[in-house]
Amino acid sequence: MPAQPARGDLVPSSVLGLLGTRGPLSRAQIARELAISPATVTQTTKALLARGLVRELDQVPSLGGRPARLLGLVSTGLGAIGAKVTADHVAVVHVALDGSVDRSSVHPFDPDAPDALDALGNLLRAAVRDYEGQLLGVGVGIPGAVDGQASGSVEAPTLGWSEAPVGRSLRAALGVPVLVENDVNTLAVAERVYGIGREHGSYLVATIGRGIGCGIVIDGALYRGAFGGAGEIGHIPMSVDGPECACGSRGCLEAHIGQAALERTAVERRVIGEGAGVEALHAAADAGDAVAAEVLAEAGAMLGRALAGVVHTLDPEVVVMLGEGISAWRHWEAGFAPSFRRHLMPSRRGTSYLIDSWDEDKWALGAAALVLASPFDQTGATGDQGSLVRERLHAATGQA
Amino acid sequence: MPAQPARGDLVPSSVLGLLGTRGPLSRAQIARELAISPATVTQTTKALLARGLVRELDQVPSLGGRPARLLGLVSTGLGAIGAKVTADHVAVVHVALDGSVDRSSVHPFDPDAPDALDALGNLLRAAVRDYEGQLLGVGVGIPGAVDGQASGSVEAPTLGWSEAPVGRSLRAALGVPVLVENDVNTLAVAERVYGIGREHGSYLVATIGRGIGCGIVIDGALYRGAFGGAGEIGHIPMSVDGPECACGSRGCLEAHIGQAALERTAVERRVIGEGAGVEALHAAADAGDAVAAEVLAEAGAMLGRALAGVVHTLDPEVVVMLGEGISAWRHWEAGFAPSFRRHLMPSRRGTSYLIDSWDEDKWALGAAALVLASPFDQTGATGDQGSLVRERLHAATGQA
DNA sequence: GTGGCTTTATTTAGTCCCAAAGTATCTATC
DNA sequence: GATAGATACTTTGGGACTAAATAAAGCCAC
Repeated sequence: MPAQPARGDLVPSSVLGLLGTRGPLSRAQIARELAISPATVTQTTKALLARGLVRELDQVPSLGGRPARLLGLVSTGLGAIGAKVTADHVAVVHVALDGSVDRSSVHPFDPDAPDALDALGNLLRAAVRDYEGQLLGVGVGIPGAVDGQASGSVEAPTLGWSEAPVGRSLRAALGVPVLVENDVNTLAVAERVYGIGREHGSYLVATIGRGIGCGIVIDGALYRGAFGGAGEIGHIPMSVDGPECACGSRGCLEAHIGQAALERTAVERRVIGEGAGVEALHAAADAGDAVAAEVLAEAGAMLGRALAGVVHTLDPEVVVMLGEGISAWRHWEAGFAPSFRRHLMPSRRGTSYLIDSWDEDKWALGAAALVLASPFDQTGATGDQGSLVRERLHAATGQA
Repeated sequence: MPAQPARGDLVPSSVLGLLGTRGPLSRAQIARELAISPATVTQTTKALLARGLVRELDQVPSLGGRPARLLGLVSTGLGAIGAKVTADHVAVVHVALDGSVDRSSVHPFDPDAPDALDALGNLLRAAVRDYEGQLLGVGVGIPGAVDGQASGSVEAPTLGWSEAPVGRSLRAALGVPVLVENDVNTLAVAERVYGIGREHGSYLVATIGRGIGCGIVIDGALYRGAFGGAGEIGHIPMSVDGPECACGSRGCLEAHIGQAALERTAVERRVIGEGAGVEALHAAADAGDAVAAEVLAEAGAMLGRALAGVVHTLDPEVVVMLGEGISAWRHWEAGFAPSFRRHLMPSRRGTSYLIDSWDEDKWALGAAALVLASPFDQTGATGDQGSLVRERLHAATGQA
């Protein structure tokens, strides 16, 4: 009769998950990393060794004491599938435990179609079939609010979805655990497992792209808000009578510096032609167009002002910048850096921000990280689907 | 060898704390309230009954089953002392477990004096002496950032304090557990124990007063931020080149609608005379002065805009308004209500706000609530001082 | 080299809390 | 007034995790 039966046996899963995502570690390292006692690690790893899920590797040169013995996962090939849904396509990747992408694809997608959820299911079924028995689960990133990662019901105006039962539908279609989450939050979770989260417990992940978003991680746990809608910084009001926003409000940050707003401004200032995209704006700025650079710097300045407010509210250790718009960060930064600093109280000016690398797979990779991070979920946010992932981790390891 | 030794025996303390703050409850209610199993409640209460800390009261009319037997705390007279430090005085209250204030006093105080901490200690020592053996601890609310409730080192520009060892100093002077926290956060903790926290797990407490502040409670736990500075919404930038703020930045919310800013605006618009306080402004508005009402309504509108941003960022269940400025809320609300709604995304417009009652003791009462809430602290945020409070709760109960 | 010192891992004894199953005592209904 | 159903509480038997003590195995200094 386990103490936390609903959450499954958490420690063994965390150990497996940790070894999978970080590579071989000593028992002492595991204990420190998971904040559990060395005794528990010994107990747990003993069982895992006996079951053949883990094996003892070489010793490690000692640091003035008994040398550590590294433990490594036995199996190879385990992984998860991540999918990012947008208004016109779905990006799908398969990611190994260590975070490496070993296959990625993009599929056209029409979220407005009446059978959109079925189409999404079919599309993913093909990917799932290829990894039979080696798959921990499927993570899905959605541009919208997800009521609970576990239930996976989605409110996504961008896609025209309201109370869409994404989680339930995909679970039925795929027969594997499915975790659904807001797309920006998936990036925050990915940072938790593979990025800044290894060094910091509390951080923000701000994204620049079609919209402006923010993922909030507090003490290692994703903060979702009461209704799964936390981090909607794109709709922080930045002006009293600003431009109309797609959300129905006015003067939202996103209405000022979202992709559409940037394009509109650039057209007005004759930097790019009518109908040209934000890429043209980036190109012009890169080519030395002063007005183009100015448009981006102004956007950066406003972002800095908005993020200063968020930092005052949340007091994070660090802010990570991400998103497809990050490729033009050089130009944003000219406005961002002074503005961010200037609008922070002096005592908060030490708050650092850093720019993570970006590529097109990152959204889908983040979605996969949802699954790969679920062994560490101590808060129960991943619910029964998280438990299923942990079961699969136990079952699948060691079969190779 | 307890499982959570650093936190002391948590369940017995929570039970005692719950019975103290809520009055008699049945075992089943306790189990539901603390989210622990009925079996554990039986075990725990058995021990507490045996030790004479708790006694069985009358039965309660059944609701279609075996009637519940109420359990009540044996002792009476237990309580905590709360102190609120400001730039010119210290308010001190003694609060019984059930939240009732049974003595309150105000003392002049000069935070700039070189021996300010000693003076504070002396001042509190007198209060502590009167409650020998009946005191769980002392809570102190400070207008500034506290690095850790446990350590109690304070950064408070308003008081001219930097890295002031408030916690350490008072502990030495008083010989009882001392918990130090940002003043707004103490109000949030008080709401947790005696107010909105009984119905909601995640909420914001926004304060209108000398400054503008915000306490954040997430899933029943106070969110302090990485460096204890979360909730500084008074310094959210509301304009690019706004008025200078005391914090050194410009255009902060507080520089627009803090008490000093309101007074300045009111003088400029000739509502009140030079040197008159915000009370005069309130009086004028109450008396029907349209310009005075307008000043307050404009402030309300800006507050609404700022809080809309915070709600987008945090997605709370509800927002509670508090603070000495709340007496004029009628006038603020004229601007606040439409602005708050207007600047929220449609999906967030259901977020409700409510106005709590206010009196002068509330700040100090909040500080006392720090102590009275520490039995429930599951996160370890109250540290060793919290453990000491729990020990005292065990020791002091049942002696009467 | 030999005794400290450090770090790692294991063993032991014990605490905390829980699930499941059983008991108690009431209301509702026929 | 039995029987069913609901709600409250207890008992029992573990499982998970821990602290403390112990063992193991290296480094360092003299």
